[in-house]
Amino acid sequence: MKPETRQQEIIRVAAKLFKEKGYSAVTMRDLATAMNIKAASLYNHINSKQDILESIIISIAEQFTEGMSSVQESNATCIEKLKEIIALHVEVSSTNIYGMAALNHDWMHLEARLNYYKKLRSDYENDFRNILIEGIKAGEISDIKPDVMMFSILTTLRSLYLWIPKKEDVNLQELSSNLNEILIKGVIK
Amino acid sequence: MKPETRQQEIIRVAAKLFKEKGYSAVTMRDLATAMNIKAASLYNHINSKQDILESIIISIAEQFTEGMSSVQESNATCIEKLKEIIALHVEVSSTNIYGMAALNHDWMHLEARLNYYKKLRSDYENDFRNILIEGIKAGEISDIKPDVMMFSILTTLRSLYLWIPKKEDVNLQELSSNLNEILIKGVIK
DNA sequence: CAAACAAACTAACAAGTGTTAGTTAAGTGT
DNA sequence: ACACTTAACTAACACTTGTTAGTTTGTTTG
Repeated sequence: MKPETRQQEIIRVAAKLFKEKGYSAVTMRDLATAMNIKAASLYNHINSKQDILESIIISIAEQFTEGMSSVQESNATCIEKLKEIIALHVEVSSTNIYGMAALNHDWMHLEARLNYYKKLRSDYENDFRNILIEGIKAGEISDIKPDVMMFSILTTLRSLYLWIPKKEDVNLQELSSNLNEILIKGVIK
Repeated sequence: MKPETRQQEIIRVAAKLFKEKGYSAVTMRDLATAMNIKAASLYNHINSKQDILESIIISIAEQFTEGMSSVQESNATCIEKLKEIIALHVEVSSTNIYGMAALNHDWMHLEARLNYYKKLRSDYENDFRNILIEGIKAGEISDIKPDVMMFSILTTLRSLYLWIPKKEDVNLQELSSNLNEILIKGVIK
């Protein structure tokens, strides 16, 4: 439990501001004010505004990539794999609510690492789709267009950050199992 | 079929730019360039950047409010009402893809009409939730937390704009019925 | 033809943008 | 006592922002 560095603190506060107003609408002076320092002082800790965005988005995207890898390695049924993916999203989203907002809203403002992010995302979606297709072949999953299924499930999961903070009383275990019910039962044959 | 006014044209092009980069990142000079005129010339047709955003978002929000009203007036079953809501979202989203993006991404940049927008949205959500609650009472719908169900369905529907344009071959009738399958079957008891 | 309108233009503004340079002051380890 | 690090500061930069004022030009209408 080593304490947060000043840099990590800035990135965390920036993510919070990005969630409220979006990357473009947050100025370095806004961020500095939130940190109780002057804008120029930020540059002792970070290289640029763009760097902050990269730190936030790329680290989360890589968490999802790693999570998907370990889902694929398991030789569970496709339905089980879907449940693992749901748990992955609940886990990552709940520990990084502000970051998820930045990822969803502001990925298009990435510059140098935009293509890298896009690749991670499309690989993730391909893996997801393949799980569904396998499930259809195996007769586990309804024979509906996999793209529509994936879209429906994935947009719900990607938007969890909008929702998790609202109700303090929702425990994550329960949320996960409710989502399993709602999302999976619509997919099981 | 009266032709589009210059003002409507500007608002339409603005919505497209807002979808790509977000309200804050689109400058009046960007918009002017896209219209092949100079930034100052825009002001012959519109009052302010903020006015453009209002036009886009409020008109869509009111379409949803009206749609929800007519769903409520019908005395169909709750499941039928849900299907009507799905059709409403497919209809509104497909005829106003760029506007839906602005609504989802940039509503927080509304100024004078922010509270009005928020009221429309929360009224809509309350009506939606009440349909689910009635359905649970009537035994039509699974007894899962209505908020989680609503969140899951509504985020999928709100994100349709991300998806509709991608596949030219998806016809809207078919999309609607696929969504009925996926979203409803997860809710029906 | 004259008046009115639509739609563009140039020039300019005050405020705000991300960022750099150079400096200061308070701890920390040797 | 010494140099090093951390973390703040002031001042300034070149550029971009939304917007206004005033003007010009072509088209429509009485």
